[in-house]
Amino acid sequence: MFKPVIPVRAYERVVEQIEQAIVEGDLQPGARLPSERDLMTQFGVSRSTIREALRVLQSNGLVRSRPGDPRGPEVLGVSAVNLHNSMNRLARATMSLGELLQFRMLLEGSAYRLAALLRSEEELAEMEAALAEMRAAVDDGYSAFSAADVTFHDAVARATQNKLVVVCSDVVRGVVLDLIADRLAHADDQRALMLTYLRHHTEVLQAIRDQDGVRASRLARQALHDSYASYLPEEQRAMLAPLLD
Amino acid sequence: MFKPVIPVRAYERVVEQIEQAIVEGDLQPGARLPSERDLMTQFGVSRSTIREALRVLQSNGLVRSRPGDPRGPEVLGVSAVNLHNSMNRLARATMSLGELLQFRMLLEGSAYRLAALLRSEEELAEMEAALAEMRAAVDDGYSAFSAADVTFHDAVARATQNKLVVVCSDVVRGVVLDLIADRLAHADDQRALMLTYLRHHTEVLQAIRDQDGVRASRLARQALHDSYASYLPEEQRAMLAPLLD
DNA sequence: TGGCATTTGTACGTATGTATC
DNA sequence: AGATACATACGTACAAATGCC
Repeated sequence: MFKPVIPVRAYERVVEQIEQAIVEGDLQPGARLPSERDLMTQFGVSRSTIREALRVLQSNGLVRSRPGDPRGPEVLGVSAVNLHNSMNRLARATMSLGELLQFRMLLEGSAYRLAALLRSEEELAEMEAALAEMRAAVDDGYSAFSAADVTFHDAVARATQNKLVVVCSDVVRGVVLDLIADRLAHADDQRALMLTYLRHHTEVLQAIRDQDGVRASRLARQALHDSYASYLPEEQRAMLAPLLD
Repeated sequence: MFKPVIPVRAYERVVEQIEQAIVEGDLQPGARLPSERDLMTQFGVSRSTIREALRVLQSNGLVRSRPGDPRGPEVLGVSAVNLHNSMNRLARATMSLGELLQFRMLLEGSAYRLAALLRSEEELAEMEAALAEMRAAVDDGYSAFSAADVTFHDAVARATQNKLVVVCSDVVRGVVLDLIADRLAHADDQRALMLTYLRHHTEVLQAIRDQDGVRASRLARQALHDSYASYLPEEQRAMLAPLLD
């Protein structure tokens, strides 16, 4: 019959109103909010309340305020930074390596399929460049190699033209690499590892070049499985098998 | 040689430290933070600074503080609510229906494959129950039908045992349904629509029953495409085709 | 049960460094 | 270069709410 009453703080209502104005498009990116002093008169609350609201909006990437700027806080618009942060946090704090790898295989499997068929020539060139960089970095050690690897995967994700694919791929790849970073650092033969990765990437890029989505997807999933399954505890390996052909 | 200096606010360093303690597990859910006054002495900053930090943490779902609680702010731990919120915001504010459908086909295509092979008998029973509910709700109107539909999809997502699959599916499905809600409400023959959905769900559930992941995946993607592609502007339909067999 | 101590929510004032015109 | 307006940060104060005895 009756619903529990949740007290709504003053700063929350300030956040609500400003956030809505930004999401609805009434406040375009680049626009300026009134100064904190103006906001306190407009909302009829104290400066602290306004500041708490602005901090929340800022942590969500919606606005940015700099000291001394007479034009007031800047509207940044809706960005992916907060999504990135919260997904990162959830992944690191609550997900097993198996769960993450499963999601990465699921995501990249389809992303590579899409990328193979939707890519432009410019995007293909970016991937080629990243692969060349990887090849060149084999002798420069693993960290340089890994940076080029990230560039490659990012180019593929961006070729899908799908914002959620880009963000999810980026986050999940980052967390997975972090979780096994120490084991990679102590690998017996880093060079052999890099050469294996290089072969995988070369094959999948050929499939993307050929616009063969099904092959690109299969290669991507298989490569992920082959590269990382050995780092998994025995009982988590079964989660990955259903995603292989 | 030198990198640009980004000013780090006092409250950000407070957020960093507390957030890290929560994500690393040093602060378990249910634990209590020191009172604001204690925090200001421990961090050596003013109370406003502490409060701004707490607001940010609270908006990220990591802590909750209630007025008058002598035990101090409560640690909630890392949950998916913030991920849910930020993904929702990004999807609604910046993504086209085509982009969302593309992601949904990508995600559910693999999710159904996983669910078919990893589901337990209990999870299968949940899906059966949800489908029965849908069947019964055909005569109760679209909103009741849709609620049962959500239950079905959620049961499938949870059967994957993958937190990111659950959250992403939930968000994307919600936004897609919202975007076409008005067009569904004015559909000429809602009953025929519901019967079509019902047939799709019956087929895909049979595939899950048979543990035929490939078939479940293909049926799920095809059903999404058949159900929603007509709501897309012409130029966005090409984005979906690469995800069909 | 009621009262007390403590905590949070909010408001206001002030000093300081900074960006813009 | 100076004036102005701004955000940052600190401190104090008081009301409302909570938990505990």
